[in-house]
Amino acid sequence: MAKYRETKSLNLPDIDSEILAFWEDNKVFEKSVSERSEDNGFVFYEGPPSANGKPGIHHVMARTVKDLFCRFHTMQGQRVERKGGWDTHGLPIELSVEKELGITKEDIGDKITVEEYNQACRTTVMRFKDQWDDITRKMGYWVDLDNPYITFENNYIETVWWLLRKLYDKDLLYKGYTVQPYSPAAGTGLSSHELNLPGTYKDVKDLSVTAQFKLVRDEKSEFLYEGHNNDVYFLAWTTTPWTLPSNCAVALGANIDYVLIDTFNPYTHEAVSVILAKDLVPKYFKQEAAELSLEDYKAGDKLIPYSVVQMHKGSLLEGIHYEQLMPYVQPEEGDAFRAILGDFVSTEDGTGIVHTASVFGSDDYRVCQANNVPSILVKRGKIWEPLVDKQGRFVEEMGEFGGFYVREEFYDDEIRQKEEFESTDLKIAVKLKKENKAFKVEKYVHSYPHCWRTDKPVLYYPLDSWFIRASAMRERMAELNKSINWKPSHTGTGRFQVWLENLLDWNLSRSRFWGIPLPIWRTEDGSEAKCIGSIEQLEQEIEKANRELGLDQEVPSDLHKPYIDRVTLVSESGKQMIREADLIDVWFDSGSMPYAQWHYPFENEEVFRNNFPADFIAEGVDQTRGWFYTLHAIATMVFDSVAFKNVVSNGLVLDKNGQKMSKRLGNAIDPFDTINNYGADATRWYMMSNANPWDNLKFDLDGIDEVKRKFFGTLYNSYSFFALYANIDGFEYKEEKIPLSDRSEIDRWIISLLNSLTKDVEADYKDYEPTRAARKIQNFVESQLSNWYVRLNRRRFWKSDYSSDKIAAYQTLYDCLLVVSKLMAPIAPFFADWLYRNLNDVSAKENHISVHLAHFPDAEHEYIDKDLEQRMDYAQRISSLVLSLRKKEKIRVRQPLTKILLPILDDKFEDQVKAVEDLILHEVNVKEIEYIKDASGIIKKKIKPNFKTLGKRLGKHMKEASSKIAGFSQEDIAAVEKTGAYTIELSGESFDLALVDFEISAEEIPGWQVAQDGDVTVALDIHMTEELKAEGMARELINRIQGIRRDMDLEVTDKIMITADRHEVIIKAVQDYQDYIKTEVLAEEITLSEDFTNSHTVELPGEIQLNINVSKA
RNA sequence: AGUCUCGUAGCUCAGCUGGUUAGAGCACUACACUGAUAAUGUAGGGGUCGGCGGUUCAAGUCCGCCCGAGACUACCA
Repeated sequence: MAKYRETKSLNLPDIDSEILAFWEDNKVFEKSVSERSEDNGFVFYEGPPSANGKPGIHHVMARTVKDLFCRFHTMQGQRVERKGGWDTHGLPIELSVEKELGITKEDIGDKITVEEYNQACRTTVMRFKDQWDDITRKMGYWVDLDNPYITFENNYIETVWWLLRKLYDKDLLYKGYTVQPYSPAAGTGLSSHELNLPGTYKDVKDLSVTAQFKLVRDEKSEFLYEGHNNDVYFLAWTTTPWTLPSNCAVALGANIDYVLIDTFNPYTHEAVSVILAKDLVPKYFKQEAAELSLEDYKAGDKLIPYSVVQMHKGSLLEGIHYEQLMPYVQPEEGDAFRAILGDFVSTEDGTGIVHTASVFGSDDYRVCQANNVPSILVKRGKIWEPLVDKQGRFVEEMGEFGGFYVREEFYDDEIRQKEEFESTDLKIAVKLKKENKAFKVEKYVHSYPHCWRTDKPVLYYPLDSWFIRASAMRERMAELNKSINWKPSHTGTGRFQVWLENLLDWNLSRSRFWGIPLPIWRTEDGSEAKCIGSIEQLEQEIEKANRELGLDQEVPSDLHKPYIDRVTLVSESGKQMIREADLIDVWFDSGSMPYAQWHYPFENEEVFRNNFPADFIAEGVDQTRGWFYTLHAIATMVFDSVAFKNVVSNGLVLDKNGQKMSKRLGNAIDPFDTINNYGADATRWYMMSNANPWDNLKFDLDGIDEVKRKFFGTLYNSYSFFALYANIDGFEYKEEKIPLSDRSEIDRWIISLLNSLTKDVEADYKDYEPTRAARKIQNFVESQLSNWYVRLNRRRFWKSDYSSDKIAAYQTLYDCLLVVSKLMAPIAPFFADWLYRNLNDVSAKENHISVHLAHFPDAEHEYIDKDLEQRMDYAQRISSLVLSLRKKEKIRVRQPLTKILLPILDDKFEDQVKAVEDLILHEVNVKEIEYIKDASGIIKKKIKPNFKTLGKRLGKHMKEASSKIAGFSQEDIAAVEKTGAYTIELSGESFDLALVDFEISAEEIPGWQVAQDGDVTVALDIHMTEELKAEGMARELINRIQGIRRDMDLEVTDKIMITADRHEVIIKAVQDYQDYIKTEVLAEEITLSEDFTNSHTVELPGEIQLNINVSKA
């Protein structure tokens, strides 16, 4: 006979390894995919991790989310392929290689060849792959790592090239200037990542200049000359005076109020009229100076008088021209030196007018582009360059400033320390002062980014980059996003949507070594270009170039640098073309995975069609502008489609105090230790049940322990209990299913709850709400199944005969456990499978070797009986109330009592309680329930207004009504109940109220102590009789004898013989309840005697010592 | 700096479209149970629902401001 497995105790890590081996031996994962039909797919995309870093506990979190929905949909009968992937490019890899080799970027090409460097990257990329494989396996994350996509492989790169070519053909790829952080000292652009390294932002003391930009007097500006005879100037503030020669516009806020002020220049003392934001006037002028007369001013006066002449909105000043401040270099063509409007302008500091140098600020650049303001550039051969060269020096066109470093930090320390040293900023300030162009010059401390490698300040500098014209697809992206289901929704509707609506072009270029090369070749003058979209095309182009240029090249076997750089192509007009030196942003790599993972369109056309777009993806919120965006952008631009339909963005995993985990703080949790100690399931369950995945999780190992004890412990106990008795009785579920109608109330109740649970949990999983699902399952197991169903039904399982009632109990509990195993399987795959297999191996009712191959249960709606659920709720609450009354009266539960008094206010309540009466009586050890009908007149009632119905109708009269109703007498209440109507007078108005407008409950039964819980009120009859006392004593005896049995280590089925003292307190109990006691403790005989050798002494209530002897029969 | 999220018992979290003694689990205390026992039950203490103001007959729930935490974005004249 098959036996349900019984184990000594719950050991989750052991279950992990057992189930893991089982899955591997039986290829359960593979089967879970292959057994599902290809026409019914659920598409999941794996966001590739980089195996260059070690897996952390947050990866367990992210992957639990991914895994559970894939498992759920598998159980729903869908085919869920999970192709794994590895992200292999990018700066972190370069940095780790450099660290390892002890080199810097400058050494590349010098101490080490690009070839060697890239080889080192390639080998280091998978450094922690073993650890990743290990955590993947141990945490139970099912993903296909046998055929992963790898972003550095040629096939992958080819698809990326194909995508780029598509963009190129749609005119979405262009080369242009962008202003980026640039380190002249290191000679390289910096990524935002590099700029966010710790310590890069430092406080520096810079010279700030408020410059006077002299207006051009024409019809546009004429109104500003009314009421005074001065020249008019815009005042604009800068902390980087060296950018002033490159000024090409000033920016104003459309809704900011600007004033025109008559005053004097503090350095030249000339009379001037200046424009600045009204809010910032106090920063430049002293209040008391406003009183002074302008006429009385003498050069050198401390207080400079001023007078506000006009006030205008910024929008009115738009388009007004001014004279170039430092006319060294003029723009080639276009409309420069005018006031434009910018949304970034504030009145926080400065003048509310922003000096704009298009080439040295990204906001500046953007606003100038938008307003068609030309930049100040010089021509070098055929190339335009800014007034500062790549070393950080002014160009020679800058006259007396030519050759000067724009930031003093770029000079050698020796030079800087000399006394006569003057910074370039200072020299500029002095010049402006002399020319009546500076209104204020002062030192200013602010935080400024520095290059993390050289420690020198960064410049914002225009660099030639390739861009994706994402802004052109802005609206379409925003529109498509609306069809995506985001979890949580605010990430999608808020953060992501807003970001899309303000989308800028995507800077694709990276001047690095290890990444996908941009497949664009251009002629030297940039007039002709070719974008390569496939290896085949490259081959043809190479052949053509070989032919026309007389070369002997081949397609490189590796598409990376430096090999690809050696390829020269030929243009249509026969000119030589070389590859644009840049690599592409690694984010483009990962955003290409829906296509590149299948090497589409070069292979797997059909597979791709079936796997695009994804039904579901999940990553951390930090990917919103990362992977989520690049997937969305590429899909929109190339396929006019979303890339994913549902997305879960999970939050951070913090330590238990809410601190970020870091190696430095030593508070990082090791995922391997955690899983080894607590098991994967407890860890996964804890993560899913404790907080929504999108909320940050304060990770506390004690929490996992609690989950283990409370949830898994309880479930394990329930199973063990089942297994213990089912094995004794040989229950193998071979009998016909006992129809529900033949089962007891409590069986039907738990089955009803089970089906309600199934329905809810399925909906939660479908809705990507794992936390709700987990909490519901947990509540069912802990509060309903274990604490109520199993506890109340224990007797049915150990009663000796194998009756149909007993079989019903087994079937019921079995079904509950089996369904729970399925419901929990997505989150806790190991324990669920262990439980499922333990059950199914014996019953063989289902034809699956694993729960993960089984079908997610369908809720049987006809088994759901809400009335039944409600009456069991009554039973639980009434029992609880009775127990609390016993407690108050200090009467132990073993002491039987005669009756419970239960006020009945409506017939349905009575019927409901009657149906569960036996359960209650048994649970609280009372003989009967006396239903006290309303008519008896002994129930005292309480009445309250129904705020919900009345509030809307009565409005402000509600308070008055409330106090009036509270003052109702018992007669008033009775009248309301009888007639079902009441007319109430409130401040002279009268309202007709109906029965639904009141809430009536039983408050007390005079003469009895009552307990109340919401609408249920209970009283307990505690009168004692000799009969009851004897019965109570019988139970005490049974209890003590059971204890002795346990002490003697008897088997549950062993029979015994009992001898006890002929003590007066037990005589009646033993006489009257002899049979009862015998049955309960499996005694063949009970003898009372004065003379025997006792084996035990027990204590009975009343501090009575009783000698007793128990022996095996 | 901006945007978003969050702030409920010592801790982790519920609290539906506003409706009148604010809930659960853990922890703590006491008691009970003891054929699920390294389990279980019952009871109890503990909260100005971050602060202030507003809307409303009624606000933990809606609105505004402030404080605090976090994330993202930006780095600014």
